[in-house]
Amino acid sequence: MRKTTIEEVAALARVSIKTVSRVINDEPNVRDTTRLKVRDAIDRLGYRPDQSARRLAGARSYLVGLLYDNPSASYVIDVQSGVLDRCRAENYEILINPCDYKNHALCAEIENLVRHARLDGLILTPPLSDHQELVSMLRKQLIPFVMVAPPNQSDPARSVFTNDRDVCREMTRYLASLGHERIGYIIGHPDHGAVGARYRGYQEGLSGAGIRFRKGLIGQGYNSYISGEEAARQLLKRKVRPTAIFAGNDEMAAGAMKAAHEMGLTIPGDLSVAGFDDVPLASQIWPSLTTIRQPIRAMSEKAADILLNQIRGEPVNGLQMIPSVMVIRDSTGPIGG
Amino acid sequence: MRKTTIEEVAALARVSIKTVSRVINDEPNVRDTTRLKVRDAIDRLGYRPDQSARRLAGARSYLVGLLYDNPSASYVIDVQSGVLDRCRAENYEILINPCDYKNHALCAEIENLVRHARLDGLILTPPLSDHQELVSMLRKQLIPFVMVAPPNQSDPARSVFTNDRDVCREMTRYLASLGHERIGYIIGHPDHGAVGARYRGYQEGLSGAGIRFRKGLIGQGYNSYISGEEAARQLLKRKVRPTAIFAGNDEMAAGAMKAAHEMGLTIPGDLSVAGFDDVPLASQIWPSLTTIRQPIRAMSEKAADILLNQIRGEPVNGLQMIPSVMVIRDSTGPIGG
DNA sequence: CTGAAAGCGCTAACAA
DNA sequence: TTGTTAGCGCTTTCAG
Repeated sequence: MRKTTIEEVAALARVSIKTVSRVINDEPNVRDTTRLKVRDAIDRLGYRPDQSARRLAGARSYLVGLLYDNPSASYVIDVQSGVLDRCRAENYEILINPCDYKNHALCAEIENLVRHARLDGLILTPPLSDHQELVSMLRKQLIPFVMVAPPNQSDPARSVFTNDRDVCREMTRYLASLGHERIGYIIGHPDHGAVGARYRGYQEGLSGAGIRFRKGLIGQGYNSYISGEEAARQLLKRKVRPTAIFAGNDEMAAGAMKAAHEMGLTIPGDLSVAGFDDVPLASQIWPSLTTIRQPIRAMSEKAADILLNQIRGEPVNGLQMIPSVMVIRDSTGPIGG
Repeated sequence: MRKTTIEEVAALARVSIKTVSRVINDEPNVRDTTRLKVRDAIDRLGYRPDQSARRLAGARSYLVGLLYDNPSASYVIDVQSGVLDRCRAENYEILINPCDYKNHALCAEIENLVRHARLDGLILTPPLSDHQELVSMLRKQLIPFVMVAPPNQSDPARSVFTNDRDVCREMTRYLASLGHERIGYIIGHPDHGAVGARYRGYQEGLSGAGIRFRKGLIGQGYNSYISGEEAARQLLKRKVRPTAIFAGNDEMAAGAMKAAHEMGLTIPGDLSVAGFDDVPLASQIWPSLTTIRQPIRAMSEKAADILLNQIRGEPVNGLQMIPSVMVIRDSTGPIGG
């Protein structure tokens, strides 16, 4: 059973192939009745245009690149499935492209990739959304792109955000409402843009609750389990140790829990712990982790939508913000257990 | 800067485009000196053939489909990056295709996908490697494919295995060597082919250690955290409870740890727990999980190699087995703590 | 509003 | 061993 071609559709609809092409591409200048006739023929034949042929002939490639360099598998999978969904629905394919954001030749490689694979656009996920050199190269080259969770709101038309700061403020106030006054915080990897916003949210949450910010309750992590463990161990060794620790992501929170366990502290009796992201780990650890659910899937779907609009030259929606929400589980509780 | 085409290469090398084509495709009947001349021109121009054009013109599409329906993000990412690596190296692209293995129309969809996207071949990961209907369809349609970790060795030329059974036997004997005699086992999802082999390995390990198999120490799980928790709770409620639990994967092992914690049992003091896979969770949980590291990445690279060979009609290597290895961590210890 | 003709960059079949 | 020619299935001119 051979694939049906545009010619067969044209023959069935009794029009030229060019008219079929117009219908496929939603071009103007086709009478409605003709359009319907062609659509009907397309349906009856189960016709779908050959991607390679349109790529070869046309200016567009119907190909979008997805760039990532994120150690969290669940993050990547969530982004990927969101983007896949939206792109497939619009007959675009995606080219998965793992990167090394520290690679000095990254920009050149991406430029090359775009030219060579004739990509119509690019989706950047953290920490690539934070890669200034890359971003300005894309801007200069007029390559369409969208950033998931970029570090600032300087380019809202090409960004999808979540409310990192607000929700971190909320989490901090929640911990305060449980009676905690010494609430530690573990900062994530400085190369990740959301890190700053989350940290600021924590600080605002403290002051909102009338708690004085103490430098000594802040640890520097790098988004990894081990970095969270080490940072937490430092914090917990202090004479007056924190009674709660809020970590910038779930892996670090899990590391903090390990440190607490090893120091003989019970959770949440002696120490409350909260994270950010709600990765699967958060609910598979014991006690289960209070955290913040980041709507990665929805954010990446929105990112794909924005990109496709941009590619088609359609008006791009304004600032896109999809809120994260708190998920209270068992790792947090009132002070003193 | 336009892309260089085969014509420019031909001009520079002073041969016809057909000769360039021959060199690109490693076809025979090109004199060595000519081949070198062409290669040189290709290098100097930085030429790379346009995929769309070769797809359109040729019989092959240089496109391979990756099929998965696995809830474990880290599994999927590992497979994907292995396959990507090998395929990119050979100038093949991959088409990521999440599936629903319970979908009754799956076979038709895949058949359609292969025809429509003109896929050269398919890589099946569990539980799709276990999908008999799908597998026989592919065989009938003569569609090249490879299975990662299929349920049996009936088609070794199209399979990549690991030593599930052997290593589970080893793990069981290890637990026995710590003094455990009541070693429980939580079986994974029956739709996953490796499940049987792992269970058999456990049984053999018992008998190898001179321990009688007891039906009462076996729980049925479904690969999920929650199913492991529930199965473990049943086992631990027995009058004579197991002193060790070996679960068919890490998620279930984590669930078992939760059940133990909630029943006030310490790990490994009161209960040793072991898993399988060595997903990130295994080292991010407390106490860290003794488990078996499955070489997913290597297996999928091998799978890609086999598939590409098959597509090119090159001889396909025999049975491919890449061993999993035990990773002893803190969740197992001598009986009685 | 519609169509005819000319490619896109490559491979396949055949000729030389 | 090499080259010539004709497409692959579509989009892009440009004419009607």
